[in-house]
Amino acid sequence: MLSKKAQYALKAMGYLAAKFGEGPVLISEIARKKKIPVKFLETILLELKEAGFLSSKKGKGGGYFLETNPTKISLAQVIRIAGGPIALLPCVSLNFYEKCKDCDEATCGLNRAMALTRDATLKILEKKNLTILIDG
Amino acid sequence: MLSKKAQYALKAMGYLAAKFGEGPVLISEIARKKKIPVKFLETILLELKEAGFLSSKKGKGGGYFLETNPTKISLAQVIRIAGGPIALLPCVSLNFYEKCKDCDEATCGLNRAMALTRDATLKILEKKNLTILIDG
DNA sequence: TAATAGTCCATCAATACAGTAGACTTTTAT
DNA sequence: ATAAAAGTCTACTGTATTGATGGACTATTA
Repeated sequence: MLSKKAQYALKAMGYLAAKFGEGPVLISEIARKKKIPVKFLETILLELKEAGFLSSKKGKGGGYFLETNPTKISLAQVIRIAGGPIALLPCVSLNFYEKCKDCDEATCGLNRAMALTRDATLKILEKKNLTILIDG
Repeated sequence: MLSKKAQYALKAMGYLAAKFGEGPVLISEIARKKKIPVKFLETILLELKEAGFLSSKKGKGGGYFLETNPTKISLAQVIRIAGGPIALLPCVSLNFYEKCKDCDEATCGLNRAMALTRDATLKILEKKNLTILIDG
């Protein structure tokens, strides 16, 4: 299951993708339209900005906006920032790898099985970009 | 991420699959070999039994065992019992569906995207059976 | 210089997860 | 019969994560 944080991140990015090229969008507008708690959204957008996926402008007329074309950002990238691992086990995660404490990866059947599903999921999430998130 | 419970369930089922046809296996043996806390494993095996995937025998010489051929049980079935939803969002879950409170599924871009990954994941997890979990 | 809007820090409540304890029941071997 | 073995059942507990909030601070613009 995706965390709320990851869901909100994806929804917010979808909203900004729909408004790509139209200048800064208020946090409060995104929050209202996508039904996301404002303060929670603040922290999420900030993280996405620090990760380089968003830009922001302070002061009047400010807000958040995409600088990159939405087709260039994959769902996998957003999920990794906001929601952590995509793989079903740490020992098969590419970006959040952790060694299994109690089993040998070379012989572990579970490891092999989960590596397969990771590949299948990533194939989708890395191919699909933000434009698929635009409502309608 | 899979919960520990789901991981343990899969590992235990893999162990029992390897011993298919050899009669009852002690909880304590599974726990020792697969490094699973005994009492935790008890509850997991009980749930799997209640779901119809395992049988047990009490008393001396008792234990847990598969009655069904391990090729007949998919990873998806085990995960659903022990770990809940496989889909990344409740609103695209087949077995644990919950309606989104704040968005319309017909127009929600996120819903569409997650339905795609659900299909990709299920295609793997429903095809692979317990034999893939046998170590070696 | 006042209003606007993002930034940052600290904290909190609820929930779920992981694991533990112990009494009880069934079965088998002697 | 009876003792030992082994699964069943109920209840509880600590901890970490998640989701969310409040408030002070800084930058920008009109």
